[in-house]
Amino acid sequence: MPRQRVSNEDDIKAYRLLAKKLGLKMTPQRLQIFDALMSMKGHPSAEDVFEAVRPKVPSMSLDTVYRTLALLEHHGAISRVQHADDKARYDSETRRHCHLVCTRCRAIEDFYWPEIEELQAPDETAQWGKIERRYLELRGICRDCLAKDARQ
Amino acid sequence: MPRQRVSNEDDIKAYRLLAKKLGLKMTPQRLQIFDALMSMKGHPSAEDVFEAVRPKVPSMSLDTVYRTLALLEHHGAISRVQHADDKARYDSETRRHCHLVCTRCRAIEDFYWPEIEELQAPDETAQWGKIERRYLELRGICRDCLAKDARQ
DNA sequence: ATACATGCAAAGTTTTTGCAACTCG
DNA sequence: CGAGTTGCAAAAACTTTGCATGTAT
Repeated sequence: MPRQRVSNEDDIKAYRLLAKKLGLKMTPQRLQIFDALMSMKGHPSAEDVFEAVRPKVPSMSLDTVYRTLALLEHHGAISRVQHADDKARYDSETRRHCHLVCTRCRAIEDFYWPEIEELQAPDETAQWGKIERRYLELRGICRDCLAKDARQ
Repeated sequence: MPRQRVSNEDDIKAYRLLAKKLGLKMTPQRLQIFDALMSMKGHPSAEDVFEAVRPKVPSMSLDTVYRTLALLEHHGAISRVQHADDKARYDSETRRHCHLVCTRCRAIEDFYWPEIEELQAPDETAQWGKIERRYLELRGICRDCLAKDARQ
């Protein structure tokens, strides 16, 4: 996954906009972290982002990645996904969506299932407190892992 | 939460049965851990279980709790829940259910929503691999935390 | 200029592991 | 008796933090 990428000009522009809107400073580190997040489709971990960005900003340190991810998450620009005992992973998709999670290789894939948002929740849940969002995961074994099994 | 409890005879019997079925040994440590899990309603962490059991088995060590929880989870007798960067929590409810999760105090409550299992998933998900189960969470702020906010 | 960001190293948290002694069946 | 379990201590894995220095606005 840590293959060399070319910065996407659109990502840079998008970060410029975001930074202005939220009052964040523009540093080469943040720029590259943001760009990496947007172009890595597979819900990268902090380490993944670090490896992807390192060639671009050799001085980059892992804790800057952690701090930047926390900052972006805090501002709602990305979200954090945690599955079982795995490390935290980050998701740059801000639209409502669900996840397909492979319990074998831990791959996470997005999909959209609007009916989930529409379905009326059981009455008892209204008494619980203030519900802010729904989160749904389908767990199983992904195509690739199934293929690996078959080969053996 | 680590209040003194009396062992529940039914839990002891239930563990005896489970142990026989799965071929697990019966030790005072496991007995008490199992009993604590069954009687603590609020999805306890390893540490919570440890604190609950310590008065009963003073020699108990935290790693035995971790090993026993892993063992029970491996045999499907309990399940592990992880939320955000919180420590792992354990759930002794084996029927299909969903969770209400308070993002403030991290409380986890069970509820039942059978329609979730019946709803047909988008076609694309069938191509992904072999889906084994659905997991749904409603996230928000629980009654208690809302009340605390109002008081301040 | 100055408030904020960075890199480094060190600490923190939760969970896992190796090992010798012990215990259940 | 013998396989499996326990307690201890140490290690591992991931993430956070303090601090001096550097940088964006």
